Amino acid sequence: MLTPQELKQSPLFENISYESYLAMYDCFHATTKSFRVDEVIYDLSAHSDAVGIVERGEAALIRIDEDGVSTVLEELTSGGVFGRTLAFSGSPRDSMEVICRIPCEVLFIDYLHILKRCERACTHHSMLVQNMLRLMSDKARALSERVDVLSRRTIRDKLLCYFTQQAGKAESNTFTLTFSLSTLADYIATDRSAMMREMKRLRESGEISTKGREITLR
Amino acid sequence: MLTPQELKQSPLFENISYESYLAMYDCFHATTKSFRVDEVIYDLSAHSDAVGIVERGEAALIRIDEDGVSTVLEELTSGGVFGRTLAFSGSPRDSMEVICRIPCEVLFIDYLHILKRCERACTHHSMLVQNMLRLMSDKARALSERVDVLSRRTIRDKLLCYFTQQAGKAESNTFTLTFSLSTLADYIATDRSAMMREMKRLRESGEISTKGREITLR
DNA sequence: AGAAGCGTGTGATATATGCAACAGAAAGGA
DNA sequence: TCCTTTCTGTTGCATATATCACACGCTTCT
Repeated sequence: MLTPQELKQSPLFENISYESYLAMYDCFHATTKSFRVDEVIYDLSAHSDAVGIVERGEAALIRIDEDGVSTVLEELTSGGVFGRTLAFSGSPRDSMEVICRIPCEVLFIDYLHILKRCERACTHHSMLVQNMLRLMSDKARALSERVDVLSRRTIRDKLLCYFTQQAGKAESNTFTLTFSLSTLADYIATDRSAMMREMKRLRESGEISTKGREITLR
Repeated sequence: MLTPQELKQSPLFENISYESYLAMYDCFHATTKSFRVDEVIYDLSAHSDAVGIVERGEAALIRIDEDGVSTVLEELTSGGVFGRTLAFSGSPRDSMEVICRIPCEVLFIDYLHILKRCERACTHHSMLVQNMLRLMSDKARALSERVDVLSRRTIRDKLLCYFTQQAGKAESNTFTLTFSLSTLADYIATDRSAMMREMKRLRESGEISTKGREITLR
């Protein structure tokens, strides 16, 4: 449960009064939970139709296949949305989990209730749907970004694509990675050492320069 | 402009009366256009903030990089949503376009108008936002699916992942590809001949059997 | 201080993948 | 019908990538 102050920071309940929030909290069977680093926030293989929204902190959607290879499928920051009904597992043999990266506050709601027409038509329901739409649009954009990177055919192109995206966000040719290089290799779905070699080549050919996790595009 | 009959088929205007539809058509600066096969429906590099929704037919979002390599970023069927604000280009050098695959009817609207609070608060605006949310959820799920496939490390795993997804949708171990093998290679972002070789190996090891575009998982 | 764990960096080698080229099958147009 | 185009299937070869192995710095814990 959020305090009136915290409510103002909430991506989902933006522009909604505290009274309405309390009413809707019931209406949507909402619950809020806190998580510590490395805790499992959500297990996609469990039979839950709830949808989670990251209110504070950071999390990541991870897939672990039968060989134990883990892959980052999504990075979730404030406003990040996840849930079984929003994902899709290729193979039922691999497990998918949302893991806490930075201590989290997560809101769980009954998403189907939002998608269905609300009989009671609570005044602020539509505002919430609108907020949810914004979050889903952001999610779709983030996923498009990811597809853009992953659909490049070589490690070199993947890296350049990712770096260009980050430079665009930072509005500068210099930016700092938010995660480790090992995780980056995971993100672009390649072998870490192969990626390191490719980064060395990019450095040697003068296309980038690096200082730890700080990268400059030329 | 849709006829009352067509309106009932519309993914975006579901559950909205014809009168409201006419009013909202104005309100959102909507336009409808028809396209023939291979026509360019939308150029992502153009400075338009309009968002398109496929009402009928099929289209595909294509990226063409500086070397002329084209990649399918998204398959768009009825209810498919696209737009510059929903995509993200890694490199400003490559062009992105939505191309007509099967003769299309496409609705263009002012998306920002939907995301912003509506001052006039037309009665049916909220219904439309809700429909839009459903479309965006579907888009997010389709993109997640794609990321799931693309994040696999080998062609073999990509194929198996994709086939498993399709088998899941068909609710059968046997299913038929909706597009050509060449396009499939494009979809999983690998070389066509390398993919063919891998399919041969999968056949030889008995993991799949194929008859043209009909595939059976074992 | 030492040990353990993680992230970073590099290299040797086997393998997977991309590329170019070709040819028959199938589909569509004149 | 023939002709053209696209899709399918296959191969040899160059290259990119994965795998394994090791070394170093850094942090954390005892």
